[in-house]
Amino acid sequence: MNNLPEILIIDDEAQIRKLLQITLESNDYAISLAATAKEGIIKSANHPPDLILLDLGLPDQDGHSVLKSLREWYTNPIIILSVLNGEEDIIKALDNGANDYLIKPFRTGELLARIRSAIRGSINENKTPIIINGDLQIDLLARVVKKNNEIIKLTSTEYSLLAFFVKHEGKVLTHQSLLREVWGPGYINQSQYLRVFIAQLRKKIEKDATHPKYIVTESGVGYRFVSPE
Amino acid sequence: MNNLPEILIIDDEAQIRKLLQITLESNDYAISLAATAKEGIIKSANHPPDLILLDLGLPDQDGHSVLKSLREWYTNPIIILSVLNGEEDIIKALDNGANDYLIKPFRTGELLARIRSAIRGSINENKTPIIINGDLQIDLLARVVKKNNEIIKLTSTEYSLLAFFVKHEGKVLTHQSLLREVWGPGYINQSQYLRVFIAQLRKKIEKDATHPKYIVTESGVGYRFVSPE
DNA sequence: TGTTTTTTTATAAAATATTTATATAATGGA
DNA sequence: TCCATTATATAAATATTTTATAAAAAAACA
Repeated sequence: MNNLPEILIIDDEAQIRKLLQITLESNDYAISLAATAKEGIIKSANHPPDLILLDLGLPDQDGHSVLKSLREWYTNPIIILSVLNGEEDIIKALDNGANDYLIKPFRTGELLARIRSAIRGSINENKTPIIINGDLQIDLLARVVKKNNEIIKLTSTEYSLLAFFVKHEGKVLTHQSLLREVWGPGYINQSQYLRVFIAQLRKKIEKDATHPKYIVTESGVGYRFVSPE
Repeated sequence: MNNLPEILIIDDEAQIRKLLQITLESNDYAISLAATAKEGIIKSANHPPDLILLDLGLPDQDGHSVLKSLREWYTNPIIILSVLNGEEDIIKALDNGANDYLIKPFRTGELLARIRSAIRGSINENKTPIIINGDLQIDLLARVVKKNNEIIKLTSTEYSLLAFFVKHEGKVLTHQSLLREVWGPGYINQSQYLRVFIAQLRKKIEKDATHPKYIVTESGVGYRFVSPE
């Protein structure tokens, strides 16, 4: 039984993979490797690592979209390694849920320090990506929501909103944080979007949308998602 | 009454301070400023911000030691801004508890994105400071108050008031300081607001509002929140 | 193209804050 | 102690803010 922190490296360049593997293993990390986006997503789903090193320039899929789909359920740190040094890419990656962004070629010592920093901050809460909540069932990995075992159809925005609620069950989420997370940092003043989508979500998931049990309004502040019992 | 994330900028260059202040304020952050290490430590202790931007090259004290002493008690993110681009400094800062390290001159958009990323992570961290006080239970992180394990519904102002009381349990809080903290500096003469809201709070949290155990009146001065035992 | 989804607009309803009125309690001096 | 004064408590009326919802317009999608 070893309990070394596990790091998944998703990078298509064999040389880089090898270099990272050797460096990280000699610094007491357990390593798994993936050469494509598809492989990376499968491996991270089968056995969620403590941290992911993700190259943005993968052959089979756009790096940003890989990041996004990982972040729908994966909560541990993700550090981007990329040759792209444009501000646009950095901002986009960070806003899509990356914890850090290093430009290739990187300095090994700095990478190690940034890994230590990222892991230090994350509490390894090995949460199962399927959440059951009364008659609601949310599979973050499969991206499927069921009510009384029937699949309910949610639009992409509705799903993001619900997923964010579910990940923070019990906490009051401010309008700002909801808007920032679901729509992006430029939308924190569009409270009306939120009202419209909360109403739509309630219509779909609540028994009685006029007396909501799941999504509770905290007037003047935001909303709270609760497990009713 | 604003709940914008607060950022403390510790930097000795007036130009940089001004630039950061303007940039951050226009991106919906509340800013406080410090020009020296000493001032920065005092300000962060008096009123802990949600994030600290720390320049390593301060005139009165070595940046790394400032970082270390902040980290003895300060748990929110710290981002280093520094002209030093040597790997040694970066590693040292990250290992001393910095969450990120940007080299000056930095790109504004990237800084903003890194700030968002750092704050996002710290909100997720469940270090749940639940305060239990007799039959009252106040979860400052989730923003939820329970009485005998039942959630009690507080309005935004009632909650701010109670949270302020709880954070200063045992101390007499003057009318002025309560009004300033909860309503804002322009309201310090509206003592009647306070009376109305104290009465409402007591109705919600006290067993017998006519003989309050939690919120005690200090006639002519203010109120005091006590732990009954 | 037609269909779905998001954004915008409008408005009713609900929740909350502020103001007013008045009762009650505390304080301090004769 | 009593009384006058000042401070506090609380209900209730009014004003303001916030929220819910439908529906139209625009945009995205396939």
